[in-house]
Amino acid sequence: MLCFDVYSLNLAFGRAYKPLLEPLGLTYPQYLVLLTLWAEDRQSVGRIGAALGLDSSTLTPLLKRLEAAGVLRRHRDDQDERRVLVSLTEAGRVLQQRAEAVPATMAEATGMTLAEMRQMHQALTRLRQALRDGGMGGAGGGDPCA
Amino acid sequence: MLCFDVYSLNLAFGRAYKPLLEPLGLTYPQYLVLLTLWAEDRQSVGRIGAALGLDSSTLTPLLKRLEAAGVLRRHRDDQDERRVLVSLTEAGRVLQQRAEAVPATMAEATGMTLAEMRQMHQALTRLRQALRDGGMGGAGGGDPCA
DNA sequence: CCAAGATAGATCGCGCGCGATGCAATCGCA
DNA sequence: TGCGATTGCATCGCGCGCGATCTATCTTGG
Repeated sequence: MLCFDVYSLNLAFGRAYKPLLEPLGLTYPQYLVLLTLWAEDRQSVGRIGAALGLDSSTLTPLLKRLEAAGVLRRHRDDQDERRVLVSLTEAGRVLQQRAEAVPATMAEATGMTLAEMRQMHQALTRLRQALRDGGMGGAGGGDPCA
Repeated sequence: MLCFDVYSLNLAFGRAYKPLLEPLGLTYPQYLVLLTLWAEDRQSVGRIGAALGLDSSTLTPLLKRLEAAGVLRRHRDDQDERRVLVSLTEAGRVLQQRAEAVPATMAEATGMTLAEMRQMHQALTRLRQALRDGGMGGAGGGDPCA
């Protein structure tokens, strides 16, 4: 039932984030996009999509909403007019300050130790790799999912 | 970054399931609903929602689509006319046969042993409980999520 | 230099996920 | 018994997530 565990846990994370992000006027995917921009400003749409595993068909409307909210700016790359670069505005950087407490608050909500979180992070990452690499990886047991 | 791990892994699961479920004409949430009905037929909308953590506003349209596809039937409960009971049709049970190989195929794709899957199942379930119970549970470490 | 192919985004349609709201049936309590 | 409160489901609007398709730009081979 791993698939359902992940499905349900993802919904639970979304609900846990909502009270923290709603005051900031952000949805959870929008917050993830901003996290990547706070880590590195002025990225192309494709680069953000590669970081989050999302398509331009998902990101373009999301980025337009964030632009309309005033937290970022979209502009064509002069070097390659196909690309669209995304840059934070001053409001976007202010938002970073206001969101500073979010990660620690969520960490608390998990009720896990740092060591547990690290271990789970590795396990989840390995599993994602296995699924992404077309399946059939390792030992493979019985019947985990239904 | 646990939040992102789960988010991204959930998307990865959805993509891994797609080639298995598309031939059956099912989406991943529809498959989850059918799993609960295959386990116990003739459940109310609310009961299915409780099992999956979903609201009637999500389930009602989904169930109507499955009904239109002919795999289940929705009808008022005679005992309590507020309730809507959901029952499998013969086509729904045939679909169960056709989906028989799905769990094992997904198990293989994870590349994990049965023991690993069991352990991760427990860890994910505990984490979901912690989030659902309003946070602040255990030791709580540093900064796992951004 | 120019046409064919590749690449980056944008657009569209559909199916969730969910908060807010509405409505009918049932329950509870005087 | 009657009437307000609760329950169970449906509806609506919005924001993803993604396959399919389109357009504009860049790249490459002749």
